[in-house]
Amino acid sequence: MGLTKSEIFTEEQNRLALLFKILAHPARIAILQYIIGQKACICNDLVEELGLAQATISQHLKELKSIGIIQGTIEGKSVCYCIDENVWKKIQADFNIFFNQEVKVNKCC
Amino acid sequence: MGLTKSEIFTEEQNRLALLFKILAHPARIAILQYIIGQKACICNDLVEELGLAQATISQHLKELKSIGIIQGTIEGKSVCYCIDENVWKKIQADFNIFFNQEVKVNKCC
DNA sequence: ATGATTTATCGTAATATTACGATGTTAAAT
DNA sequence: ATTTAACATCGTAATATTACGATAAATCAT
Repeated sequence: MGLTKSEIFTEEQNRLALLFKILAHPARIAILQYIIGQKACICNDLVEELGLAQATISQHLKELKSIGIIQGTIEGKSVCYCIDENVWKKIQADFNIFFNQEVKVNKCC
Repeated sequence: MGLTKSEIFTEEQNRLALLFKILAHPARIAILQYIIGQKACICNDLVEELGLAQATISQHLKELKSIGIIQGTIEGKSVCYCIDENVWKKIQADFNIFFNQEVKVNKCC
């Protein structure tokens, strides 16, 4: 028990759920908003900005990178993170495809 | 440790993360798609359709209800579930507001 | 070379999630 | 009044997530 039964769902359902899961944490939302707001690729500032430990921020960045929504570029001794515009748009498009499935017919309620 | 530090984030960030979290499970995606696909408010069928235990489905339905995206109406001895059109649209709008923040300027990457 | 800075990774404690059997609860059917 | 059907809830085992200190790795400054 306790293990999500991915094998009984479609690839699409698993993929969409995974995208939602990566975004399902306020720190990761905050990280994305901060990167966007700075119009630049900040990195260590996030630790000071958010008040979470460096290890924690690094872990969140790793998860965001795992779906490609951000990219990290090494610049000297620091790493510059930025949004991957294409992935960002693709995720938005996928969410909208899901939400546009909606039909206006309800047999009850 | 292990507890999300909600107090250090904005209400908006916490709310958005919560919405993503509720949708971050393939069973809940599948439930929503099934309800939409049937253009009706099914209930116990989900147990047979998805192959998860009745208690498990009931728990997922409870979570979906918690953000109002579905509604349950008692009809005799069964409960008919359907999408709440307004909440559905509101969530889609909130996601799009988030995704439309994107700026095209990247100082690195 | 040494020390400082920045980030990643490891290990782990605290907490949350997922799944399900067992057990209630309610309403229709007999 | 029983029985049956459909759900919800409780309790709990298995697993996942979150957070952080400690430590490693890489690079810059001295």
